[in-house]
Amino acid sequence: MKKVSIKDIAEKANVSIGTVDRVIHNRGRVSERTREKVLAICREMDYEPNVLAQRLASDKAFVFATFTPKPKRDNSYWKTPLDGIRKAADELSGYRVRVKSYFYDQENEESFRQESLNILLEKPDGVLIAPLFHREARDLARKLESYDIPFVFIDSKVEDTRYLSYFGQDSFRSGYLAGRLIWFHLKKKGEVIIVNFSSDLENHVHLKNREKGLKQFMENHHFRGTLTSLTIDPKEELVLTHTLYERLHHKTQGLFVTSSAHKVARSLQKIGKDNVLFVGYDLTPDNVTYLNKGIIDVLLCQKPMAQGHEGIMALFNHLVRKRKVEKNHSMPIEIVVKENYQDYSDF
Amino acid sequence: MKKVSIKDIAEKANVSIGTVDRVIHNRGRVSERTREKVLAICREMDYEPNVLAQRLASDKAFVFATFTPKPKRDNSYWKTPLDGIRKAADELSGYRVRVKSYFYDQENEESFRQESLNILLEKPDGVLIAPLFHREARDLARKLESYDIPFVFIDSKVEDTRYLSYFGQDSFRSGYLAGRLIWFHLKKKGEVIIVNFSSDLENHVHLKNREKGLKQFMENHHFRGTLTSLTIDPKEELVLTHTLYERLHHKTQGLFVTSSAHKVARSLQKIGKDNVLFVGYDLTPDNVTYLNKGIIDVLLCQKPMAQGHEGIMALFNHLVRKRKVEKNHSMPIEIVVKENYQDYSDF
DNA sequence: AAATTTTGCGTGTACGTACACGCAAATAAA
DNA sequence: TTTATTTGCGTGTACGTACACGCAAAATTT
Repeated sequence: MKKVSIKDIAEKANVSIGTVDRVIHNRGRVSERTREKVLAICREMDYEPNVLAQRLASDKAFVFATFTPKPKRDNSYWKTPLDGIRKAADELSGYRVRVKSYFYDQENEESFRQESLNILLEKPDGVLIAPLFHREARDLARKLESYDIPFVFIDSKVEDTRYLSYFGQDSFRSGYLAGRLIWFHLKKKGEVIIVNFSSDLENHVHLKNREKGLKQFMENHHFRGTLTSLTIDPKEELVLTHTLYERLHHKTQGLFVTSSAHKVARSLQKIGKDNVLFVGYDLTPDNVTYLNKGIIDVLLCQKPMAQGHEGIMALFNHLVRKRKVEKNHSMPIEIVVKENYQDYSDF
Repeated sequence: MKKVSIKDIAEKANVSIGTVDRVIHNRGRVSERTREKVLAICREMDYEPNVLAQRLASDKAFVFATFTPKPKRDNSYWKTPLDGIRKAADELSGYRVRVKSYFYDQENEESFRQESLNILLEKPDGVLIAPLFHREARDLARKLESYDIPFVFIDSKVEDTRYLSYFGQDSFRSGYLAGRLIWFHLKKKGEVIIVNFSSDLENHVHLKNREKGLKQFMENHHFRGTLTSLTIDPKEELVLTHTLYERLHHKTQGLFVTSSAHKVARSLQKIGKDNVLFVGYDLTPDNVTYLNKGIIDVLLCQKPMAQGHEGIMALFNHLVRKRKVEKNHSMPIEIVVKENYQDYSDF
């Protein structure tokens, strides 16, 4: 049951381990005849390199860069992927893998460009990117492609780039799922209100798709009530309260908020909530506060921590273990209610 | 940023690496003076052994045994933890860790005893146990304790044993959570039916606790309708259909089935389901069938795959990496509906 | 005091791989 | 043909650790 080593291969092929090594690494200086023979024996004996010995022998240390929004106090969503990244970094520290984190301001595209340069300067072996600014991210991707540095996306992906792997959400599907949850609560008719908290909905593809998902569900299930969609500027919270006050009435049974649920929850608290199923997104502390208060009923999220963790692991598997990695991973959509949010708060 | 090795320690302490090695492994043959000095320097330089080199140098291969019910066609729940176990085994294969799986028949306590002997014969370095039979599992645990072989429990734990770690469910909490979901659908009054599918409820602690959890929720939320609890022998499916037919009426809005949801679903399909929120447990293929048909609305599960995976990892972290492992882990309760079950089917 | 044991330490080899070096034979250039 | 270059291969050392062995000095026994 022992694993075969290059030594075993060498013996069987009647060559030295050096030769085997050269064959495996394609470093030339081997006759075609020997090459074939060694490769055949490798396959036959089902040789798999010992990653431990590889990493030990190689003096090369791998450096992975991560590029995500800087987590702020008022928006700590981005802390979670970072936790996953750190966990992976810890697991891999024994393999001489170092993870270096770079940040940008998610409201400042210039900061993305600036910091991109620093990443390129570092010449890392692989990069993990949360590409909130798709245009700028595409530029970075192009550079990385030209340097032959593999990169993975988390959260969302920039099409038309040669990314190694993607771990993120499926916005449409999560909206569709939200439909199911609201459906649990809906009487035959009733009303559902969608709130998009955004100044520029067209640019926030995620939000748009979440809404589309919900609408699709309602259509597929022949919803006979009314479906109202509001789009509100994030800066105008007063407007929000006012609008909600106007629109909300006793027939309203579902509230679907595609982002910043806590802000809507705050307004809703003032108005008073009754018999409305409130579905929002992401386990931020702010949101959790209102989940606990019973204003928000459900939060959906797609394993932000795992996105960070798996993203780093994908780089590791590709670069160090030389394994194939799947390209697209839509993360499981998690349904979080007051009674199980603790499960996700630290894991 | 390079890591310190015993060589660095040796140099700084003016001794040979052999001496450092002896100090670290407490193999004696070192003067107290030198010992202290070396230890001080280890702490000072923050020495951490290189696990790769350790595993490479040591000829010892670790063997972990797993002991779970044999997955059958009609109950493949136990395939999932096995998948997690296999995944962990793959990840650790580079570390010379071998995982050997033993099985018992979950309806035959004798098979548990029998196979226990085989495990003890193997003298593994660590054991992972899914202790469906608590009494027999306790016997095994006692033996392992006397041999100083660490063991972890998954799914449920046997109190009063010195287990290394536990990864499992919190039945009460999941029942409580089920209450929340049913609550989404409930009109002020209405009726909720609990079905326990068991011949011996007292012995199935999980099921009992799930029911308790639901009842607690309803009590805490001042439920004013009726709460009916049925306990049905698994063998008597005809009785089941009949009983359901009798009990179910238009006021029934919630159905909570603590195990084998698919059997209840089958009966319910005959009767016809209308306006009832059906909550069951576990993502078995049978259950998923009825989830897709819309008979079952929600399935709860607690990451059975992760339980296997993390269980093995706990053994690894304890025995190989010599890290501290947390003792009790209640796994996140996952809420699975038709729209996200695929996320969990292969992951 | 001599012989024996114990203590305290260094040395050497192994694990499986990477990679630099070196050397003979084959080939090419003079 | 002689010399230079390339090809094809083996050898040796390093990575960081574990562990067996060996040897001098100290401690103990005779």
